[in-house]
Amino acid sequence: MKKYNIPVEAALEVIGGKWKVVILCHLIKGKKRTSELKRLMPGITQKMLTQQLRELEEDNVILREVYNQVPPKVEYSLTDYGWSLKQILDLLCHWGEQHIEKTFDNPEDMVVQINEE
Amino acid sequence: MKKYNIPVEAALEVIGGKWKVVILCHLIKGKKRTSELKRLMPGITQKMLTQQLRELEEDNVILREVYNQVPPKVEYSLTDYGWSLKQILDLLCHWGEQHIEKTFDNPEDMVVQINEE
DNA sequence: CATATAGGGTACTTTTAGGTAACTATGGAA
DNA sequence: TTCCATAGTTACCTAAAAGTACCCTATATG
Repeated sequence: MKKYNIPVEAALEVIGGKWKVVILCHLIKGKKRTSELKRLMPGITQKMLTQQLRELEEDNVILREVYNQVPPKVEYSLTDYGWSLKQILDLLCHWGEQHIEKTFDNPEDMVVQINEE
Repeated sequence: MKKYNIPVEAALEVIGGKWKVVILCHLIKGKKRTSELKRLMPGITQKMLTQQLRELEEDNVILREVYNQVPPKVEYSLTDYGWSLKQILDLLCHWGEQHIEKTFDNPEDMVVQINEE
C-alpha cells in the first residue's frame, strides 16, 4: 500500500502528469469525443490520450460512454467527482493566463488558438 | 519560442512535475532550510531537490537566501508571485485529503506523518 | 472487392526523468 | 590532525515515460 508524506501527493497522483489537467480543462467545457480531444490537443498521441483517459476513468474523475455503432463513437465527460476539481482547474487556467501575460512580451503570440466548435 | 495550445499549459510548466507542488505546499507554511525540506520529503534526493528549487527560483516563484556562514545555511521562501499560487495549493491539499478519505478504508494509515517542528 | 472510418491495442524504440555515488568548500570541534 | 556539518555539483547509470509504427474491428460507400 502506497503512502503519502503529505496529502497533496494524493491529488497529484490523480491529476499529475503532463496531460491530465489539460484534458480536464477541456472537459469542463462539456462532453467531448475522442477525436475532438485529439484536435484540441495537437501535441498528444493517440496512445497517450487513451492512457490518460483510462487512468482518469479509473480514478472516477471522468466518464467514458461508448455508443454501440460503427464507426465507433466514444464520449468523455466529467463525473460528479471530476466536477469537484472545477475550482482548482479554473484557478489553474486563470493563473496560466496571467503567467503568460506577465512573462512574455507578446502574450497573444504564446497561445495557438484552436477552434472550439 | 514555445507555444501553448491552452493557457493552463503555462501553469503546468511552472508547477508541474513530481515535486514542485509538494515543495510549494511546505513553503506555504513558512521559510524552510534545505535540510528541513529534505526531512519533510523523505523520498526526494538532494539532486532533485536542488534542481526543482532552482527551477522554481528561475520562475520567480521562490526566493533563495544564502547566509554567508560555515556550515552553509540556505533558506527558501515564497516570493509575492509564489503567494499568488496559495489558493491553488490550498485547494489541492484539501482535495488530496478528501480524496484519501474517500478512496481508502483507513485514511489515517495513508499519510506518514512527519514532524513539522 | 477495396477503402475509409473512429477508437482503440500492442510491440518496440527512444527520450527523459530520476537515482547513485563520489567530490567540493569551510570552519569549528574532538 | 582528522572529522563533521550543510548545501551543494558532477558523471554515470537505470527506470520510467513517451513516441513510432503497425494491427484490429465492423459497417458503409464506391
